[in-house]
Amino acid sequence: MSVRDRNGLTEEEFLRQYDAGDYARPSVAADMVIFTIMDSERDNYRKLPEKTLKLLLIRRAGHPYIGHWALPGGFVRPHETTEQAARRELQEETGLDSVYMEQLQTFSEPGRDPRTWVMSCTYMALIDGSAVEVEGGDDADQAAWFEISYRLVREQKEHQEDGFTRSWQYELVLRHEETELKAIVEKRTVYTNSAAQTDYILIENEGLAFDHAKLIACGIERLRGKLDETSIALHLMPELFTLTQLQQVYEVIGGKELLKAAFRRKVAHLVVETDHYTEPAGHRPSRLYRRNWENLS
Amino acid sequence: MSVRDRNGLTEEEFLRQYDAGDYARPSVAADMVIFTIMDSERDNYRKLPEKTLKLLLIRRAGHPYIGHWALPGGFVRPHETTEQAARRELQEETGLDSVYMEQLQTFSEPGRDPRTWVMSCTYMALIDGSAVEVEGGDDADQAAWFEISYRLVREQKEHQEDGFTRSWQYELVLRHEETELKAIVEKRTVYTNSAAQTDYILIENEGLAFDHAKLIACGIERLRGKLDETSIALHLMPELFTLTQLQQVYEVIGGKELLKAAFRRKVAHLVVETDHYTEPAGHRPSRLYRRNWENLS
DNA sequence: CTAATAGTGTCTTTAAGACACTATAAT
DNA sequence: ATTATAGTGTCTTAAAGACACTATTAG
Repeated sequence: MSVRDRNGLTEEEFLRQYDAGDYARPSVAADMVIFTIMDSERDNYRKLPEKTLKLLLIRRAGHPYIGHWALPGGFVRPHETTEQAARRELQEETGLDSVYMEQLQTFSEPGRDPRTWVMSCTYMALIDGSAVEVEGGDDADQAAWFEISYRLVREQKEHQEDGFTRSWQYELVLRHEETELKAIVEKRTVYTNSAAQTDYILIENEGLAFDHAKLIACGIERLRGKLDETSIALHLMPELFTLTQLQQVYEVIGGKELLKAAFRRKVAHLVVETDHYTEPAGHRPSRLYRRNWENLS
Repeated sequence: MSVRDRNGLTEEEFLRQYDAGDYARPSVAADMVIFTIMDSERDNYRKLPEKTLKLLLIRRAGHPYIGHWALPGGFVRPHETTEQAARRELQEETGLDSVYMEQLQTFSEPGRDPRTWVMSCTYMALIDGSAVEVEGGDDADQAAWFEISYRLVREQKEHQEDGFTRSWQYELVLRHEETELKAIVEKRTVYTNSAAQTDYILIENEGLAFDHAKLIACGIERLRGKLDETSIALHLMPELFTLTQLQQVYEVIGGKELLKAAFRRKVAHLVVETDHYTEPAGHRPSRLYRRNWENLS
């Protein structure tokens, strides 16, 4: 193309003389909200283990937020996408490569990192519980799977002259052995005229680094939001699973109990039955299923 | 906090000596996919005008992609969020301030901008057709509303040894007066084991700058995806509207005709009736409604 | 009257909720 | 028999689809 601009330059000439300039640029990090499902210990040999939703966190060994727990993540390097940076981080932290991953949101609040201007392009990853390796090996940054509790603790509506504000406060509690991290995250939507704008605000924060409680809340809400409409939960399942296990996963994410018969009708098209069964254990063995790739969304 | 790191520094000391360093950093732009609904010309005085979905584009006056059409956008400045940058851009381009806006995705393909390393944090904005001002005033960058056509033209499934790939090719056509822009965007999901990864790929591109066809496709899909599950379409409506107009908006976004009775049942809780009616025009006048803020999502 | 849009009534179809029932295993 | 889980049958309820019908205006 040889179109010339108002300075008489062709595109090629323009690019050759182009100076990236002295404009300040942010660092961009790719942070990962990594979920998995694990079994709780069972007290009774014939009872099924309960499922819990877990999140991978890394204990920070250096400033800032030394000793606090943070999402795995790292800076995006030149010549790679945020996606690649996220996958690199995932690989380093979990040893896993082929997992389900999707972009959540980019967080850009100027003061969110005390060091410098850092934006976080956040990804959610889902890994199947059976594939999860143990706690992170290198002593520098200790990794651990935290049990998640996330529940609505306050709902509010405030009237302004030109509209109103709705807010929902959620309590996020993360537990691992003796450690308990706690945060209150508010999701606030301001309605004015035809406009609406939703923000996450950090109300309280104990033990989590940066604004990571917000990113985690964002991940949980995305996971919950997609639970019923898509087949996203299937990515948390191992190769072979029972329908009861799948139902437990839906229940622990959605936060409510489901009816067995209705659940089975609903997921029927997402799974294919196999001829395998669970080992008998004091009750009728259960048929094992696998994902039905044809119908995943 | 006076915890010291392995170099014996407190957080305060660490931050004082912290050097942002020589790591390369990307520029981050906030680009806007701005939709509105407009009426087409009506040929018959008693027929209702049809609705069309439109997108705001700016004609580039300088390199690169001189003469091509691009999404409104600009670089994010220090001490502002990407959101604020997007709103600033929206205000400059449309004069509007309070509109519905939500973050779409961040695009970070290294070569997407030939000048330098630029990521695009993309936002979608919805503005009500009656609020839309004319074509952009300043001669430097000409702005125009393009009529959108977006349709599936090919669906494919490819089998690999360790899984398979599903792809959907969409044809995006944007029209404004004599100008017609055309692109083929492929949405590709690769399934391997329990993993799935979705990407947008630009197959063909005529007249659109950068990778903006991908960002536009992303916006259209978000809008379509939220159409049925949320009340997002209400943000495209003026203060007062008829249920037929609302139905037309749903139809033009969703790309399929709806049944009147069922539609009215479905949106009943999203609107409140008023005592106003449309001006009679050769047929029964229609009751006007407004948004029901109580039930918006 | 016709053409056009507005608005409602109701029967059918489909999906979800509720809940009872049968089946299988180990002790 | 008891405990515990697996799996199905079926009635009820709610929502969506289909389509016909009535209502209102201008010419």
